[in-house]
Amino acid sequence: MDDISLPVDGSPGSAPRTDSGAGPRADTSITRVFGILDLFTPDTPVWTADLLMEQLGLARATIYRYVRALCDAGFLAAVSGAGYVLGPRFIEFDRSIRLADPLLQIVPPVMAELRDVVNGGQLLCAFYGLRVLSVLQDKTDPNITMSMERGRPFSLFTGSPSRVILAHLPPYQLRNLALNHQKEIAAAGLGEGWQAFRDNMRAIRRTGFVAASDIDKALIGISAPIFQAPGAVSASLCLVRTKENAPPEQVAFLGELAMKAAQRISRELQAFRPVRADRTPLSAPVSRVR
Amino acid sequence: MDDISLPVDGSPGSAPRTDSGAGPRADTSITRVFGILDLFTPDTPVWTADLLMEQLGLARATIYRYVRALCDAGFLAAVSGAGYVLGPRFIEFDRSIRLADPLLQIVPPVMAELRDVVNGGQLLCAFYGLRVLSVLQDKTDPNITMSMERGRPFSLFTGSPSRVILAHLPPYQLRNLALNHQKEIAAAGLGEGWQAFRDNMRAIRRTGFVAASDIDKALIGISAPIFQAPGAVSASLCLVRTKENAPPEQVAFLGELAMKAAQRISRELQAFRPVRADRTPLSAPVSRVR
DNA sequence: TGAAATTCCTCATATTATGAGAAATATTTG
DNA sequence: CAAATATTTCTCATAATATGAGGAATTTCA
Repeated sequence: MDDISLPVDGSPGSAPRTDSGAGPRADTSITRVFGILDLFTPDTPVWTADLLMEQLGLARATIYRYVRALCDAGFLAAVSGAGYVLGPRFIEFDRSIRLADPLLQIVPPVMAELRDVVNGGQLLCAFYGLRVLSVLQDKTDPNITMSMERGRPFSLFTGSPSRVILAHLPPYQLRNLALNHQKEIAAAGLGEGWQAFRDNMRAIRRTGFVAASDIDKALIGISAPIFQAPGAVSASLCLVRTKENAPPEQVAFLGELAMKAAQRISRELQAFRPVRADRTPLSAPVSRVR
Repeated sequence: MDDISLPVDGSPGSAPRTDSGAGPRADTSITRVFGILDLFTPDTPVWTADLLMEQLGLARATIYRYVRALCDAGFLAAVSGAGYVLGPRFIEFDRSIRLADPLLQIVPPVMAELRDVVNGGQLLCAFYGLRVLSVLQDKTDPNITMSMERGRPFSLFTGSPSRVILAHLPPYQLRNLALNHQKEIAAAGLGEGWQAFRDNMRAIRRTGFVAASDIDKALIGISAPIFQAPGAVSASLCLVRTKENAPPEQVAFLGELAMKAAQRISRELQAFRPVRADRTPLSAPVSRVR
């Protein structure tokens, strides 16, 4: 449960796949257009039409058609002379998501209350299908959680925030994951095969929280699940301390603390807006694993 | 110069058009896929396949093909039962943009220094083609700049941050704008026709800053231009105060303050990474107006 | 575990995306 | 401000592939 895994920072790579047995996706024009965006990374934030032609092996006219569509939609922006960069739409959509997310209204005051007791850092992570994302961080110790700011992605199988979410997924989703991601699950030390995996997850549910050091080995994260509806995990609260500052009894204490706070957040979340009768979740709904 | 304009918050609407004389864009499959994303607003954050079919008038299979492509790319995420929400990719891309933006490393300490003197709020706005976006805010007075957080869009013609950028665009870009956006320019009180517009912009450049109250009438914003390269505006720094707290001589003082700070930021920005010899801007480049 | 919903697949047809080169703009320089 | 250069868009014939309908396979929830 305390294995060694690389901190997955899968920004540039290709899109997350459903991987539900089938092979790679078809190569449609939409796929190709999205593929262009994948090229724009912090390391190579500017691309010219010529570079894109070369990189993607497409005709000039095609590249310009794609780039134009992306610019019109605000996903790219043209820059002086030649070249394109990621456009304003991403910044706007992130704001739109923040505005619609009740967790970002509920959690900050809770984090503020816990701040002194935790004496480290706090993280709010949201569940998005096959990955988990940091969506809010509260820093006390400036040495801690440097790279955990909003948008930092985590594998669904690595790190305490992910694992505690994983453990509380519905049984059939767990089964699908066990089938389709056997290797990753084994590599993360979560069990070889469905039986072991299921038992490990059950053990986590019994405990109610997860403590792990598998992202940053100098730190320990203690995470509890947040439920958008009874039985439906959608996020987790993670308390962070330096490992040397967290002896076993402190870990147990922080676990209780995280669980209490997460339960409170869950209650407020479920009361935030009355769930509509017709089963359509209104906000911050639970992502499915495909 | 102190006219009445609505605070433009154009998030949900359609994509920004180049509008360079031509009519509306072609209706390609890529356009339609992007159109789906436009439906996901803070007011209607969850859409089911059936609702999308009804709204867009497309066949079931087509909707599912589109939705799948968007989910695979992380732009949508499936939620419990049925329904889709905006996906994690927007949050990740915003982070990616933040990581690559030297302004976000340079400006915070400058804002911290100014904080006490300004005694109000501060805004860093970035230029993206036809629009300007808040990308960083520093709040002192909690009553001020409530809705100016990162991602808040502004029209290129409204508000002091936009106008001071506008005024410093290259001459041919100003001319294009005067041709293609005559009505908006007139409506914003920036002049009827090219001559008047050009003169107004020249006057702003002479002054070096813009003071205006056209976004929130209770506030006054005082903005100075930030240059990514000599002669190439890419952003603006805006100092905000309540109007009653800003008599004329204070406005002049804040104008000087904003200009000095913006010049300092520009210097640091241009020194941040040596501009490459081949004219390809490396980071935070200047958007073109199309 | 079984019933009800959601999602995906198959296939024939019609639509439209593609590439090459020329024309039109935009941008920089004198 | 005008000429020179680089960038972007357009046109059109052809090949490719997106679309819709219904049935099959999943997923979801009781």
